[in-house]
Amino acid sequence: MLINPNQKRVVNVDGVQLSTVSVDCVIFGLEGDELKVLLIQHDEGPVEGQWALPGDYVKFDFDLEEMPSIVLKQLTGLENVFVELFDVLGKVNRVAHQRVITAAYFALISTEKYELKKGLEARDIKWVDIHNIPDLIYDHNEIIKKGYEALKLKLRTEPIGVELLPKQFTLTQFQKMYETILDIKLDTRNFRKKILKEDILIDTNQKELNVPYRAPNLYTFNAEKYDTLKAKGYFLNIY
Amino acid sequence: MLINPNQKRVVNVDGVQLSTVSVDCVIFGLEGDELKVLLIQHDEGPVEGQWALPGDYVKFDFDLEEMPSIVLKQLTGLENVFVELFDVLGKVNRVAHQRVITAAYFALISTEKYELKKGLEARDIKWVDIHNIPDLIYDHNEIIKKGYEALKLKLRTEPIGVELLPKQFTLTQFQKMYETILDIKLDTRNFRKKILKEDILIDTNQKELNVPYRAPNLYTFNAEKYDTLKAKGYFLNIY
DNA sequence: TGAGCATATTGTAAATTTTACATAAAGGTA
DNA sequence: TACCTTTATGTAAAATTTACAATATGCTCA
Repeated sequence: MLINPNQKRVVNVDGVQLSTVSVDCVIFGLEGDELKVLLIQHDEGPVEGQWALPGDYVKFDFDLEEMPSIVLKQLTGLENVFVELFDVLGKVNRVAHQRVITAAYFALISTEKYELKKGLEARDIKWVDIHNIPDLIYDHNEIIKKGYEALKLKLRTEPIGVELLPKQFTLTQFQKMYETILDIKLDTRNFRKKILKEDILIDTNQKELNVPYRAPNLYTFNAEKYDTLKAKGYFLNIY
Repeated sequence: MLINPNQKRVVNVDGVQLSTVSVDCVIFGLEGDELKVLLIQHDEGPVEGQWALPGDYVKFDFDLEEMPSIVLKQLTGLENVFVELFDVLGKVNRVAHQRVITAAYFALISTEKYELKKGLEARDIKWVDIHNIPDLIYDHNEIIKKGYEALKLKLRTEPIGVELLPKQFTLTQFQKMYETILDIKLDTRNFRKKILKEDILIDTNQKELNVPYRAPNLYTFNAEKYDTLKAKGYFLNIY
């Protein structure tokens, strides 16, 4: 390994200048009727004690594209999580003392069981309401803001919100998920009419158990049906 | 400058591994009723004679975000061109003999006057129909495909197609732009009804000159009006 | 066991939007 | 002035969206 005190001046064999590349993950989850983001607290180094987005540097032998999944696995133990790129940030001085280009991904994790693990380099880890994010290191507040905008935009063109729900969910949960993320109120009758006509939900004919009132029906997402619709150029617009 | 024969093993002062980072630009233009992409032919090196997307390596002292505009300026002399990130590709072996992570942007340039300059490292430069792209280096065919999909998707949610037209354009040009990009036929009466009701075009009350038939009206895009609409969460859907 | 409570579920009429479809107007050319 | 090419425009039917509130269900508790 070559250690270079001045990373900014390193070039490769072709004279091409090199950069540090990282990934940052805006991990969304639903808790009750709040949309939350997962944050970690750095344990050492120049940003010790400060809160930040989970992320990692891109290693030689890993595809950039697999890095977000690795980060997710480390933090939650979850695999096959929905992850999508939404931005790349590469201003020269976005990170102090180092030039770091970062790929920003958002991830949606469902309200099912997982165990938060802070990892070796973090002192703490927690969920924070999207509307109440503390001051984070570097441009991470800006990244979250863009990630939230990307999520809202995407939610209006694709029903990716199901990724935030358990495998089986009620129509009430489904509606509240849209209301929470988009910060709007929807008419229940019209919402259900529209969603059921879209035919992307499957009625499991099962009812939620152990509720102290009328037991709601459970649905699952019809991914195959949705994929064929999508292939024909389809949008689910909910306002 | 430090020259490293094995770029893959270079790390910075923190022990973080470094990567070569580039930008690639899918530059779209309209020619008649064809959607075209700008390609360059490499002049030397291991890919001599092969066709590729225009691009560049990210230099130490340049923001990643300004690189596409620099590439555009060099090739066409144009400034203030519409540019948008649509992907980042970072598979370990996507480029032979080197690990290169690339940010993929698409750009829309209008059918007004510009002069193509191939630049120092290119042997040739040309416009190629989107439906007839030759074999390109690395994963550039895949990048173009994704860029085209990103353009079509974006065109259905924002009227960015005006970036491909001259400042003043006719409704016929406007309609044909949608038809060309989306590869569909639209009903003229319904299309005009919808567009004019959206109120995002301004009638200049001028007519196109020197046409050997009924002179069409010229319109401009109402960017301010559109921005206020957009701020309220607005989509222009054309099918 | 039945009254009360909390949430789930459902319909309809009016307004709006979308769709399908064809002819007349304008302006230059021969 | 007749002709050619393209521009410009209306209407009725169908489909979708919107606004709006009462009933059904299943549990709890007296």
